[in-house]
Amino acid sequence: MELFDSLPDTMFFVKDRAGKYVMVNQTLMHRSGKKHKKELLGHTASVIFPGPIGDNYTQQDLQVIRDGAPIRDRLEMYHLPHSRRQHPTEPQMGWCLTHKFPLRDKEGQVIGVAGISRALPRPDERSSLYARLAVLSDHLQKHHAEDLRIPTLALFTGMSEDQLERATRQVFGLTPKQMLMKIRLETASQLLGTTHLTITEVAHQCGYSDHSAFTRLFRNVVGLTPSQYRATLTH
DNA sequence: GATTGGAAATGCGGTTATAA
DNA sequence: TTATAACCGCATTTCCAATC
Repeated sequence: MELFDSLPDTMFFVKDRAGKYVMVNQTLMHRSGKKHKKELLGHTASVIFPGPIGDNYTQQDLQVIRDGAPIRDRLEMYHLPHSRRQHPTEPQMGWCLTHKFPLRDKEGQVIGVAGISRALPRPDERSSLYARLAVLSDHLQKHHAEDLRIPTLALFTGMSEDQLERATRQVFGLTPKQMLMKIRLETASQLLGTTHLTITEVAHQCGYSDHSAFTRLFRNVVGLTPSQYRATLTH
């Protein structure tokens, strides 16, 4: 556990069949706003993170336990209320990649779930690919509202689709599609917090022609519906 | 106006095999 | 080791309807 405690950007946990914490690392303890690990043990994420976000975490845990199938590389946005920030300069929102794996006994029965949630790494600026992909990132920022396709983006960078995917994973830790989704949802969260646009209008400005699809995606990634998210910013 | 859900289509990602 | 191609399963998107 000392090993996991030494990872400042990675939350680690083990939960039992009921989705209750049995092991956590320091980073998770801090992110939950608790001072001692034992304050988390024996509780589900719904209890530790009250509200829809915690419910979403618990639903994920129970899904892994029920289906026995891991969750890999799930891009998620997290939102830190003022009370949970360790330092006033700590950003209010951030991104992480979450992995959850079922734990099994000798008979193969699922007895719990283990997971890590890693803060998205800073782009690798030392990579020789960084300059080309920085242009792509800029392009995505400017044109995220358009109907962008991976083959088009590959042509834009002068790479094959496979080269592009390997390159974005190497430099940004994300697939091209995840990069686009991240930029779109960052724009959406900004619009929800700074404008009075309707959800439909926000969806359109972020490149989603169907507001219902936008709402579902937003809830999957952020853990809140757009209107719930807007409410957290105004309270 | 916002959210949820279903059905169908399709684009994308993961995996594997092969070649350079 | 890296690049490419092919295949398959799944997630995403679109369209539509219902409900609040």
